[in-house]
Amino acid sequence: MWINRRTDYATRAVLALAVLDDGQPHKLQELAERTATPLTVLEQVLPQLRAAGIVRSERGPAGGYRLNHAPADITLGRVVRLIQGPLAPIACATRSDAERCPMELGCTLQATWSAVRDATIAILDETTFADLAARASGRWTEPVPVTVGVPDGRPLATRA
Amino acid sequence: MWINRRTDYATRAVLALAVLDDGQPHKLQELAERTATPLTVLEQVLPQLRAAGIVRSERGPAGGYRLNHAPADITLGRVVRLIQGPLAPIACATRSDAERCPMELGCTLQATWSAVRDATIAILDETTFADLAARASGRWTEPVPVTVGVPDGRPLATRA
DNA sequence: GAAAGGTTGATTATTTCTGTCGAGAAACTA
DNA sequence: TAGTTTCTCGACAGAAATAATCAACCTTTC
Repeated sequence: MWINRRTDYATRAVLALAVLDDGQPHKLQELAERTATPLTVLEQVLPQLRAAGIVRSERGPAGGYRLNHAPADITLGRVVRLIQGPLAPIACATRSDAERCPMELGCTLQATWSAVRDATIAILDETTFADLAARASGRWTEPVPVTVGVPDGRPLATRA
Repeated sequence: MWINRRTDYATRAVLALAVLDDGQPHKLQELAERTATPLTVLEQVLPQLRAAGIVRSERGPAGGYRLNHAPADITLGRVVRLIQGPLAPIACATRSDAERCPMELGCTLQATWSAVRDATIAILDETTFADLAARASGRWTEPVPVTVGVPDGRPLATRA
């Protein structure tokens, strides 16, 4: 239970933008509704995604947000790391800046925490929003199998 | 960074008991020193481990704690779950009581969160304190290599 | 009965999480 | 130009989780 709410919202918002990946910008209001997120939270999160170059924004009427790259070029790991921070389960197992374990004579738990970290990273960094959007556009209502296949497709058709 | 301090302390304490697995009870004081944990915190955590049947205690002089099972029968996952709760990264991906995703038409992110959960569980539930103690008793002073597998060679993570 | 050591529950300070608000800046429209 | 729409930015407040400590109590041994 370590993915926080903001990260959840952020990933949903990007997913929504990936599913709606037409050339059009989409308003915060619309994203808030589609992702069941408080508007005021998206007002904080989207600028963060923008600063990281994941989305692009336009102001004024007919403004809104759109993805700044092809969905296939945006990994889930990137978004999670952005909002949440390092993916290691514990400070002594981050890839950089690993904190030294203060336990007597060093701690062998670290290897296991690192294995968890690596497994997590492997999944999150190989899952792109193209994958996610492809699964979503089929039947949003059905539970989705865990396969990570990338259909030839590119931007998905707009589904109002 | 989701393993909290108490879980860290608890796993270290159990590891210490596994390494010192003679027939003798070990005092909180000793465990606190070996694991670099505040004594007052162990005073809270060890009773919790005891209530779960992981360790056993004896009172009075010459009292202390010892493991209640063979180290090979205690998995890391069990201890982590006990102190930390479910291993799923997000509420909508717990194995039981999964929370319904409020996103429009359901959410395909859930499959990925579940994959992370499964990979985590696979590692944590297959790592026993016998494995950890074996690594520890070899060379405590050296940093431990980050292998994605357990000493006895069983395959671990779901992803290659 | 005294000392050592585990047991229990209350308590406090700190940090993180989550969501809200208000004032402002850019872009379009009339 | 005036006004509307939409994104932008920073401050803030309540709630919850963390982390650590303390005091008082029970058990066992000597």
